[in-house]
This record gives sequence, C-alpha cells and structure tokens, in this order.
Amino acid sequence: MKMSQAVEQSLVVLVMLALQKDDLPVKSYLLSDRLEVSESYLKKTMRKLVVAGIVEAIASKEGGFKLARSIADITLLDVYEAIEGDGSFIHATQLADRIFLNQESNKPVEDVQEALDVAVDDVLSVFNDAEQDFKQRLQRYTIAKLLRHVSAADFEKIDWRQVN
Amino acid sequence: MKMSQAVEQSLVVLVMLALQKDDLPVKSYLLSDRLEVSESYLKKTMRKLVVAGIVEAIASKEGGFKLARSIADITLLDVYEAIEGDGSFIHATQLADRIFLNQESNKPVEDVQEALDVAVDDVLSVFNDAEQDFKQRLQRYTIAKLLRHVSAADFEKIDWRQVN
DNA sequence: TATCTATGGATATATTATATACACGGATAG
DNA sequence: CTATCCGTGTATATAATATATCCATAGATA
Repeated sequence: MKMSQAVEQSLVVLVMLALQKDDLPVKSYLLSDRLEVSESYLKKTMRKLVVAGIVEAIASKEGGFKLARSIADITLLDVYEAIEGDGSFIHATQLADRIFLNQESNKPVEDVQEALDVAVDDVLSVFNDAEQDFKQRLQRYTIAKLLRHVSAADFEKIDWRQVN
Repeated sequence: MKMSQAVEQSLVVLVMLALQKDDLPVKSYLLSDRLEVSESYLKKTMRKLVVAGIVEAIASKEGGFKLARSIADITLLDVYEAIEGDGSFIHATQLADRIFLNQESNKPVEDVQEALDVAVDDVLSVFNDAEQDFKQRLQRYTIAKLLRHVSAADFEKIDWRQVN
C-alpha cells in the first residue's frame, strides 16, 4: 500500500507557492523545471489541487498557479485527499459470503454464518477506524505549521519567475 | 492508496482454518474452490502467511494449511504486514532538495533552505506517525476477537475437507 | 486582438497486482 | 520403501493503475 509520489510533489509545490513574492502566479514549466519532473504530469497534478480549491489557476499570459487560500487553512489531509481521492483503503467485496455458499452438507452452521456476518462488519469497521486515525493525524498539520521555521522576513522574498 | 485484496482473502482463509474441525490441514484447492478465487494466487498469498509464521504448510498427501498459532495471537496487523510488507506508505525522495538547486541568483535564502530541511523532516514524521496510528489500531484486533460471536460449541464442527 | 497560459483528450510507457502453468522437492500413507 | 499428492519456486501472461507525452482548444489579459 503506497502513496502516490504526486502527494509529495504537491506539498513541495505548495511550499514554493507559499514563499512566492507578492503571491504572484508561477507558471507550470518554472515549477517542473526546478523540480526536474515532467511538466505534463505536474500540470495534471496541479489540476487536482485546483479542483480541490487549494490553488488557483490563471490561464493567461503572465498566468500560472497561486495559492487559493491561506497556508493556515491547508492541511496535509487536504492535499492527500486532493490527490488520492476520498475513497477507502479497503473496498468490501463479498468474499466472506462465499464461505458457506453452495454447500450441500454441513447444514448445522447457520448460527456460525450469522456470527461471521458480524465478523465481516467488524473487520470493515476496524480498517475504517484505522484509516480515520491515519487521516485525522494528517488533518492536524497545516502547510503553515510546516513552514513555522521560516522567519517572517524570509517570506515574500523569493520570486521563482526570475530566471536563475 | 488501496490495500491488496489478498489481505481480505487472507483474513477469510484464517477464519476458515480457525473453524476447521480438529485443526486438520486444509488443501489449497478446497479453499480456492469455495472462495471462487485463483488457486495459484491463493497459494502465493498463503506462502506469505507461512513465512510470517501465521499458518503452517504441510506438503504431503493429506497435507494442506493449518494455523501455526492461536487465533488470540494473530492480529489484523500481523495479517496486513504479512501481505503488504512492513514498508512505509511514503518513501522519501529528495524532491524538496531541488527547490534551491542550480540557482544562480536568489542567494539570500540560505536560512530558508535550512527551514525547509526541517519541514521535510516534519512531513515525513507526520506521515510516519499517521501510519503508526493506522497500524496500532490494527494491532488491537485479533482473529479471536473477530470470532467472539461464534459459540464455543460451533468451533470444531466444520470439516472443509468433506465434499459438499 | 494577439499572445501565452491552463485544460482536456488521446495515447504511450512503467510498475504493480492478479492470474496461470509446470517442474521440482518433500512428507507421509500404505 | 515407494507411490502419491501436496506446497514451493520459477517463469510467464494479463489487468489495472501510475506516470509521462503530445496536441488541439478554450480562456484571460496585456
């Protein structure tokens, strides 16, 4: 079970946008060149952040991407869900139903079958709870908190749009 | 980020083995036939459970798979890690290092770079903590607890090896 | 209105999950 | 002992998904 690299990519981009001087939009090729990743893929990733309302896209000359809201309002969970979606880690098949399917003998197990239905619900809710634990931890952390060691004086100093 | 279906498959198989009369070994084709899954893939999955010390394999006529230890000693985390491995959800690339790489101008950002190094460590540890939250929840649940609604009288009643 | 941007669709490639086939070694029932 | 039949290991095939590329189009603004 692995997380898409696009999540890490998104976090790095958001940090760059947070540091951008005057909150000016940064073009996709400036981001992809600097991070040495594919521009096309980065644009698709950025699109997900746009749809999630995390960044704003400006399709124009002198356009690009900028933050859509305060870095204090962007949690790691927001970024994670923007990229990975809000689906569950596990998706319930009806595998356990087949345990007692098509049986001809072994009839005196109806109460066992009922107990197993409870067990299936248990498994799903335990995994669901575990997933919630994971996501709640991500929700407690914002981009602002990530950047807490950047002094106020250093914000707004950098312009990624300068060639260098 | 999705979990392999082999995890659910493993849990169902473990339940079947737990209910097996006299703890007799059950052959792979009996398991795969009943669950209507590929026998080859199920055998590969079972092999992981063997390596993890969760089930025992007996390669012989009248052989098969049986539990290697008490269902009170098999947690959902044991099963999850047997299948998915003990690796991390996220694996650190050095993507963030490139933010300030190859820059010619923008020199007065060395302290920003230091702050970002801290931020990268933060992100990794937050995701790591979230993962630990997830896994700790799985560790609190055993197969025995899953089957707590199966009455003692119903254990040891079923023989999956009977044709039916 | 010209220009440059993000967008969307189609498609290609890489990686991983799932599935199949088969030769081999090993344990045990007889 | 030995024939039998099981799991193991390897190689390979297929499906699904992640990552990457290209290009035509729409949109915003200088």
